[in-house]
Amino acid sequence: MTKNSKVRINQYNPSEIEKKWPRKNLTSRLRLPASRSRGAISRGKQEYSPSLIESKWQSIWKKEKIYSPNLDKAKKPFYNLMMFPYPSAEGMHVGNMYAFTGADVYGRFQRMQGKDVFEPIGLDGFGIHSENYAIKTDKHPAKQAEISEKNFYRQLKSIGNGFDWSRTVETYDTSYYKWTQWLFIQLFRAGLAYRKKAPVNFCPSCKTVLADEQVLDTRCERCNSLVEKRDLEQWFFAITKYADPLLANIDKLDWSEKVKIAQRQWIGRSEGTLIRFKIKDLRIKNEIEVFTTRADTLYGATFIVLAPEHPVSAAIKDSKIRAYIEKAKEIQKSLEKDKEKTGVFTGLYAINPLNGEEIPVWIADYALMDFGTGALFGDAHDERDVKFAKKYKIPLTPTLITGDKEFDKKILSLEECFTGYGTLIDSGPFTGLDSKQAMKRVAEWLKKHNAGDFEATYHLRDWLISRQRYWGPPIPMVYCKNCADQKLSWFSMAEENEHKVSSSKHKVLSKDENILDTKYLIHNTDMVGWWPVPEKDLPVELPFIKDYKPLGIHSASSGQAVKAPLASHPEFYRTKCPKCGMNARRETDVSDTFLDSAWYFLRYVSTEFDSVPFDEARVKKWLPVNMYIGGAEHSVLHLLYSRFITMVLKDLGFIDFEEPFARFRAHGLIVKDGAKMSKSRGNVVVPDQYVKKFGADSLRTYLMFMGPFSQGGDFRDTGIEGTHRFLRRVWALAQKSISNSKLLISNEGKRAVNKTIKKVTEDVSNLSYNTAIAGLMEYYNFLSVQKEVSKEEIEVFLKLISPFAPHIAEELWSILGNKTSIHKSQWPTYDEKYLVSDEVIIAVQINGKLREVLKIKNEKLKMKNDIEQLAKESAKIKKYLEGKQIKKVIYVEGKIINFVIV
RNA sequence: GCCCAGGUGGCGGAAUGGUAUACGCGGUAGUCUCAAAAACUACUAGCCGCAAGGCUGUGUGGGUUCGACUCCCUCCCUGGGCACCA
Repeated sequence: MTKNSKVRINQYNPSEIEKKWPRKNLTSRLRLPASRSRGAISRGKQEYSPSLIESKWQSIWKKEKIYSPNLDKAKKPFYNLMMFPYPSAEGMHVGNMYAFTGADVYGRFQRMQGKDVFEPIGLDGFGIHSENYAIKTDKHPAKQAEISEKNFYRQLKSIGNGFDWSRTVETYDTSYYKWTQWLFIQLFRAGLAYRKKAPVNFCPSCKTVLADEQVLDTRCERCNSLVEKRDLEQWFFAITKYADPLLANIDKLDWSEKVKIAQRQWIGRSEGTLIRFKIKDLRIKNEIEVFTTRADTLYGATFIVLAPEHPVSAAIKDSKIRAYIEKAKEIQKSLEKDKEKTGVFTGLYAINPLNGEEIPVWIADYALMDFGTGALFGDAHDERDVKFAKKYKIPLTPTLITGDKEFDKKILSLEECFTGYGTLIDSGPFTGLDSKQAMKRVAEWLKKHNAGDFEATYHLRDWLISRQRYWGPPIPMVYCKNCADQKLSWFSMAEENEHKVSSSKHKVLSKDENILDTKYLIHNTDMVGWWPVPEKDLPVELPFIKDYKPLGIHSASSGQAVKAPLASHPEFYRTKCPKCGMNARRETDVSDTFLDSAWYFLRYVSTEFDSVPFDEARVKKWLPVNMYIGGAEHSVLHLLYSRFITMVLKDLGFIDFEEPFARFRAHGLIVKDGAKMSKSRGNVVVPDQYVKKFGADSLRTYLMFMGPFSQGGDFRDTGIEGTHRFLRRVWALAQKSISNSKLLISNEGKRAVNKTIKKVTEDVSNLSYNTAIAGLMEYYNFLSVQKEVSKEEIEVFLKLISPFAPHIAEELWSILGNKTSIHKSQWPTYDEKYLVSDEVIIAVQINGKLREVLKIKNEKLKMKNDIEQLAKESAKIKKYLEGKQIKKVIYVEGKIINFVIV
């Protein structure tokens, strides 16, 4: 190669190239018929110009629809999905691009394995995050959505992913949220959507209630404000009904382990015993139910503690106690956890069913209504109980010892509070048992005497679904006062309703098998007066209103309520009752964003269908999703809600699978200078400038090379320069090989190429993209020192790199004379027989320390004696062995020989 | 407090119990150039040594093993999840 051509190949100057190949020129070229436009844009030229080839190939791919599989005819469907983005912020940052690229690499790999890969994209554009952003930019959310959509789709296109752009889904589109509303109605009918008044999380800044999952350490996940506990009537989804199947299925999922652990923890099943304590005072008939995980300490229970909201607490009339209850509720609302616990004696006594002892019933602020039964028994083996008992001079009886005499002395004198498992003492017939046996025996005893049973309780709460905001799907329910006065409800009309919908193909639960449980409907037993909007009237369109901003809490005579923006619009909420035809009122709350995203994967395969939410045949063919990639921050939000909705749809007979995502992998987080990217830190990296300067291929390759995909990495400008240099070298190398079509691959070359295919194939399968790229770099280094590189070698190389750098691979592939896309080509395979080298390197160790490296012909490998002899002949080794006695020789074939000497 | 993940050169990171630091970044020197940039070549864990070579090294301290970044135990630190959970 001449000096001049060398310079020309390596020089990369975008502005120069732009001058040479102005945009106008490019577009005119693109109007050429596909057959002619395929081929090098820089025919005869040798510069690598990302901006030219990337936009060129993106157009051709779109025109040739290589990423739009025929959803009905595909033979090997592979649904490759990444979590769709919130288009709320200023645009996509490299973190988003990282996730999408990682998923896309996998999709491209599968496509080259012969799969019909469906990789859709859309926008999760309804909801608080988008609305908050709109408020910030002082634009109407609908207007802002338009702007964001355009910007996001432009950015997403620029990174060259294999998205099927013919099937986008935007959650704020009427044709989509019509079916989100439909979904709500299905849940309502199944008794899984209900209203109740409950202490809920209220964000004073977002001016709406939030689900438990959206509260992080007492703060709003969106705006970080401290949330407040408020008693409000809200819509809930009874996800707790599915706690057990949601938990059980986790074991069967091929998901990132840490996400599975997080879900198990969030569902938080704890097994224990439910104990019924009779109350001595006959005027109150109630029993008190107590849940415990430590039934072994029941014999030593010396008091009962009720939560301030407990029904028995509520029944107490004494004014002093009432005053305490109100105060305690306030304290609990403040969510302060470290405050000293307070309590008050109710004057009531309960009877310990195990030993018949009368024990006092207290109310205290450390008992929580939303865990277990809202009541607990106090004993000497719980630190909070002991602290409380000491403060109020309640006696304590230790019933567990450890066998360590010194320590037991302290336990018995109440100097130490022992909370572990031990041996029971002073426990009547249970004395002498160990804790685990005792828990079982006690529960059995209680069951036999009708005073309790084994029971599980959960951390999971029902999903609070209503939001007092504007930018979401209006909840498709109508409240009719006339019907309410007559105590009419959808459920009281269940028979009639069942008849009405029996012609539709899904199963409707009869009244008896209704999942609805009165436990959830304490305050509003039959949901009287509430009717779903008839399906034919969907969608309930979100009207365009100017005063869309949240209003927050207002007090009415009936108590506190949060007013939704739509509640100021009679033209929206005034309607006729679908049941009796009288004047009625629409629900003015909208549903949670997470409902929008809990079923979108079903819609992608059905975008052209208007009369159904999702097409049965398509869903059958494409779902569950084969590979789902997204952020670990959705471990217990989106991923749990999607699983729940999918299970419900299965139970209602709409689909025939329970789990939406067969395989899920969480990607890592991209940080900048060691810190999480955030606007406040000012270290958000926007991909556009890098795409412009280095090209999407360089950025993609860099992002995937930075570190393990599951762990994320630290973004640095100098790093991307490295991968850009690499691609330029690849470009130059390919030019070198164009004319070498007849060259045969050497033996050494065969070994290298087979080794590389093996490594890249395995690594990409495992999403170990960083090491796959390292393998490709090594292979490049090997090829670049060869005198000549064959066309075959470079073609394999291009195929292997094509998932990471799809444009340059396609361009060079085309320059090499290929007429069809590299992305539709067959992934290379390797042959084990070429992996064996005829020369092997053996490390020689003395007592485990490396002393010499031997090169040995392969055929000698199997013979330990030969190797040992060879090693002993080495001058270096001789020196070490001289005068020493060899105790042992360890030989690992093809790797190591170790002399153990005295 | 409980549950995960992790701690390796100047930096990002590689290593089925078998040659620790692959690959890349950065750095140093050189080639090319009037010069610079780019590109290319060589070196680049630390210490001692002109060299040959040797010693020390994967957060800490111990253990198992012929051999440990890898397995077991102790402790320390970082990141994440959960937490007034009875």
